[in-house]
Amino acid sequence: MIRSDIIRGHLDSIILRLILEKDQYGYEISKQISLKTKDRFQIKEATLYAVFQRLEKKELIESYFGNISHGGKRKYYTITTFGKAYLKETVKEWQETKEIIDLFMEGLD
Amino acid sequence: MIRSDIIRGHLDSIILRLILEKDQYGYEISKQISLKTKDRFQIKEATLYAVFQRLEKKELIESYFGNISHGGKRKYYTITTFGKAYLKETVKEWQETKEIIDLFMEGLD
DNA sequence: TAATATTACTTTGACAGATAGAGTAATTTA
DNA sequence: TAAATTACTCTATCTGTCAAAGTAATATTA
Repeated sequence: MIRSDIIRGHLDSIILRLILEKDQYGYEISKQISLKTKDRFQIKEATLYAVFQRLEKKELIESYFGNISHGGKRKYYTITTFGKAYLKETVKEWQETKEIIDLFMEGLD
Repeated sequence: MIRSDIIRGHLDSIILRLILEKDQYGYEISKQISLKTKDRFQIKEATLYAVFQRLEKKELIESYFGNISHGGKRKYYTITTFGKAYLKETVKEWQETKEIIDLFMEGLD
C-alpha cells in the first residue's frame, strides 16, 4: 500500500481522469481505484469527498443527483471543459515530475 | 517549476540520495538541486531545514559542524546505516508510485 | 418482518509537510 | 566600511489527508 504522502497532490488528477471516462459517483470511483491498482492504493472516503469539494469549487467538475440508487443517494460528477484542460496540464506536469525525481533516484543499485 | 504538492513526500528521499554521495551542508544541497534540475525545481530554505530536522530525528542522518566556512557556519550532514536502508526502500516505493499513477495517467492523448 | 449488512454521502477536528517571512551571524566584495 | 553573499534557525500559516462519527436508504438473511 502506497503512503498517501507519496501520492498526495496527484489525487485531483486521478479523480479527474476517472470522471473524464464517464460521469461517476464517489463510491464507484473509490471501488474503481482499488480495483485498478489491485489494492496497492486505496483512497480514503473522507479524502475522496474532500477532493470532490475542492474540484467543484475550482469549477473543474460539476455534480448532479442520480435517480437510481442502491442504498445512499448517488451524487454524480461530470468534468467541465475547464477541467479537461486542467487535466491535460497535470498530465504534462506528471511527466516532468517523473523526470525530475528520476534525476535523483536513478542509478543507485 | 514543479508545484511543491506534487513533489511532496519525495523530498526526504531526494535529500538522502544527495547526502549518500557525500557529506553535505544545506546551502550546498539547495544549490545542487537547482543545478541538477536546471531550475525546474528549487527547494525552499525553510523546507530544506525542516527536512533535515525530520531526518535527524528519525536517525536517518547525523550532523556535525565543519571547520571551514564562507559566511555562516556550515553544518554537515551524513547518512546513517539506517538511512541507507531507508533510502533503498523509498527508491522501490518510487518505482511503484510511478506504476500506479501511470495506470491512470497513460493513454490520454 | 426484524435485524444486520451494504451502499453512499457529510462533517468535524487533528495532524504533518511545505513555506513565507523575519531574524542572526560570519565572511567577501566593492 | 557598506553592501552582498553565505549559511542556518524559528515561528506562524496554509493545505491536503484522514480518522471518527454520523445520517439515511436499500438489500440480505435469519
